Amino acid sequence: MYENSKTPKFLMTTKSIRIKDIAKLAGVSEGTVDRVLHNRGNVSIIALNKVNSVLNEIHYKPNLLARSLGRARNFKVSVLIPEPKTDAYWEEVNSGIIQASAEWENYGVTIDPFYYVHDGELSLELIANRSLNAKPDGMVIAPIFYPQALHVFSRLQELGLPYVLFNTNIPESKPLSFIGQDLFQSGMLAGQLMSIGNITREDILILHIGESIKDSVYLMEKEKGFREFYEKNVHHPVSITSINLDVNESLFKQNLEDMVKDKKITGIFVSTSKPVSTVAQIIQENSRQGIRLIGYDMLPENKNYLKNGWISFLINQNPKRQVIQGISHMVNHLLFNKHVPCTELFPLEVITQHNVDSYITSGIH
Amino acid sequence: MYENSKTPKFLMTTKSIRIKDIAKLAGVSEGTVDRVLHNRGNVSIIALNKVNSVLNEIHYKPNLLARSLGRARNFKVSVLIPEPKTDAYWEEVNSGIIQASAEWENYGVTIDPFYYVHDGELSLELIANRSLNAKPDGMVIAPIFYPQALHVFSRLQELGLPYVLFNTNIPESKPLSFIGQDLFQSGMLAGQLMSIGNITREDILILHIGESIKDSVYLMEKEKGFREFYEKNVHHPVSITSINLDVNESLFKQNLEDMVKDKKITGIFVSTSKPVSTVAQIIQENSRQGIRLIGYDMLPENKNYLKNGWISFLINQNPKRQVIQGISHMVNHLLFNKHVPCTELFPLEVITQHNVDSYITSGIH
DNA sequence: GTGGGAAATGTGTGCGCACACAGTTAAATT
DNA sequence: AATTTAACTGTGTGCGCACACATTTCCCAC
Repeated sequence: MYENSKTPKFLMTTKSIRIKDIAKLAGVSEGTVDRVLHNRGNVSIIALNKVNSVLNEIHYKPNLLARSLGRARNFKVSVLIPEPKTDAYWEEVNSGIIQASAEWENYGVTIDPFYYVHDGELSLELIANRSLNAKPDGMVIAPIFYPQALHVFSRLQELGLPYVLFNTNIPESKPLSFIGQDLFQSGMLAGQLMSIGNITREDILILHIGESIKDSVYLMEKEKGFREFYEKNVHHPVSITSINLDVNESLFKQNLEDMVKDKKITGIFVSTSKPVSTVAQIIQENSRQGIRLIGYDMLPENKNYLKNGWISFLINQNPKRQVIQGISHMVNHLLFNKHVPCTELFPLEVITQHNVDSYITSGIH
Repeated sequence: MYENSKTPKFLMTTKSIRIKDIAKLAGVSEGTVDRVLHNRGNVSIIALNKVNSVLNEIHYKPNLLARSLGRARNFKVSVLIPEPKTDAYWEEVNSGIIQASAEWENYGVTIDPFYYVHDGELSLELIANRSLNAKPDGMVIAPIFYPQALHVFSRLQELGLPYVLFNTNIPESKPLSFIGQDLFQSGMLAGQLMSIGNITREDILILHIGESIKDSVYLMEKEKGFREFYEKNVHHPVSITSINLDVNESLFKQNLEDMVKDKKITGIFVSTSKPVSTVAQIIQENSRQGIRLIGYDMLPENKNYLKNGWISFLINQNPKRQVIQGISHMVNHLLFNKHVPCTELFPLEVITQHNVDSYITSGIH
């Protein structure tokens, strides 16, 4: 059936059906098989039926290495994130971008990062426009400010450009894929961790701390989850008070300290990452060991207070892994036409004093 | 300097230096560059110096896709694990093997699983010999029974065959790499989780449950960590009692029930995965809500008791990810001569009622 | 100086796929 | 009927690397 001079290599791995084999079985050329596989047109009904009937009998799985090597075309992906210089959280995301870049390099994919801030020349909208000038084939975005993000999505929709969101989901958007955490559930988890071993009255603060906090609607989901946990699961008396704090206000630290000093407070849940260490510092300065502090992410400063016991738990959002996965979904869509999940929710990782080092030193995070 | 007819493709991605470019810069043929890169010999000192001086100036990074496609040789990796049919933990590992198989297929790597039990014809030694008949280029092993494993390592050492260990480290072994958890630290973590919110006397059992438990020396590390935590961090009175239980003994369940019924017991730490649900069942049947139960791994039955609150925490050893990573290290060593870490310790993942689903549904675990 | 063998070097082919272009055939237009 | 055009098919080349084999050069023995 085949040439006798040598056992063809594909017979050594019985699974590896090639385009050449399909062409022979269908009685057409390799070019025709390629045209069918990629819907390139210019294929007669007769040839199309021949090839399809072979494809229906045989599990053909393209060699993705060869496909990438043979492809004439390169792809560009733009990644839009908040400015990493001022926030260790986004710095972590940036290192994920660099890692993904190296990973996809040999596949002919270029990944370009763009950084935005809340307002002005470096706002999300202007940065998005600038990134479009580079003619990307797709975009990966962490949209943390709600109203600005909407304009960007409209534009991308008009252009028919695929985009992936991570970190923050915007319900009105139509991304190829969203990668993040179930925020409501992370609030439930925080509630559970707060309540462990507590059998008498609790007085708890939920602090939403940041800049332009009113645009950050996703924080309310965490609070809802937290309150839901207590409502459903806890029978002793509980008082939960939520407060918005703007880091740019002159009295920010003073207000924070007044709250920490309140002798009634048994727990504080901070819904973001960066300010957790500020809260922990004030707790430490005021020797408030009785306060159980829960926040998000293993930023360097958070980690230190965790190891010293001033922070009880951090819920890891794994931002680095999120952007790596987001880029991976976009690339798999562009290069291989792979189906990617509409939504991918990450594990809610509980970080505490005696497991934090295992996360820091681990190679898979 | 180069042909004028078309911009050569490599100039479009300025980082992609090829063997062809090195050959031109060094004034030798591509075959000679290949011989230098791979230390094949038959290269004169003059040519060697020419190539090396170019390599010292230029960051050459081989295209690993092209390398795999061009390589005539295929590799085989054998994976040795305990029989998965009787333990959901190893069943999870097996699904990791299948996933890794698909992942490395296009790179010309075949991955063969072999299953062993404690004694007899399917013992680790006999299975290891059988796997050697298939002439693997490397092995990935989960060695859970200490004495048998030593014989296998000696044999592999004689043969000069590289091997990777996962799940259990054996100090006398010389693996290419070990992937697992810091067992002592996982015991510390269990201790921390057990103590949260407890301010009065605790009476805690540490249960080592399994078959041939005396060969499973690694369980003692977990106990040591647990005890260390309590000694260093807890000031109220604590009694910790450790007990070995053999699942094959006729009085196993009766003994277990007697312990659970003891009204003093406030917590139970189970050092393995499978029996945690048995303990939880007995706790439930005896309505012992006051007992905080901590064990390992999100096996299906453990997960159910966790969601119902009868298990408080599970520490995830992530066995599936371990074997995937172990295979990845072996393959990277064999195919690309990459340096792989001597030891890779995984994060100590805390699984509890309100984050277990996020792990189950997540795509990255 | 000549011949033979070993070392060294260069060249061609293959891996599986993508895709441009040459060649063929049928249909449409003049 | 002759010519042109569009649809269709097959073939050749390239991607970057591995590596077998052909060719050249060098060295040593006679």
